[in-house]
Amino acid sequence: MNYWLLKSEPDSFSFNDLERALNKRTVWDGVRNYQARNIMRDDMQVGDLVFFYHSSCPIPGIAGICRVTQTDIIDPSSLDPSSKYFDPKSSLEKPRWITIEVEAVEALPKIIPLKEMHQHEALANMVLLNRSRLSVQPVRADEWHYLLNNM
DNA sequence: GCCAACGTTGGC
DNA sequence: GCCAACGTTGGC
Repeated sequence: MNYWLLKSEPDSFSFNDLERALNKRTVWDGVRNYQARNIMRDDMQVGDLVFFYHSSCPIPGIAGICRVTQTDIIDPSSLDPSSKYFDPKSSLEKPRWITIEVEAVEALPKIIPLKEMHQHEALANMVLLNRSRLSVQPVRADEWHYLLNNM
């Protein structure tokens, strides 16, 4: 089993929104970055655990934990002409944007702020702290457990 | 609102 | 295939 981190702007979709969604699940649509897509398409598996990260907000940080419940989903927004994520180069026959579904597992007792993560040497190699713009990214097992047990 | 980092586009 | 121009992300 592997660990990941997904970013979302809480103004558009927060961890709390996921907990209130039908079955506490959502299709992770709207990602339009090839590296992020490749991770979802090629590397993420049902059962993998995922940190839900809040970006572009007053306290950027990890808000909760979710789980991958489905893979190999054609991003519905890419085929929807009325969506701002519509991609005319994508089609049902040759889909370009493949994504996953996640379900909320639990909120963290307290958000782990990015600011605090910067202060821990054990997290210094996290993708989040080094490749700040990637919105779907791997988390190492030692980093995952450190975050849950030491912060 | 600024701006650094970095991904994408398109002319050549 | 290079690279300048441009657009987006996201912390501050």
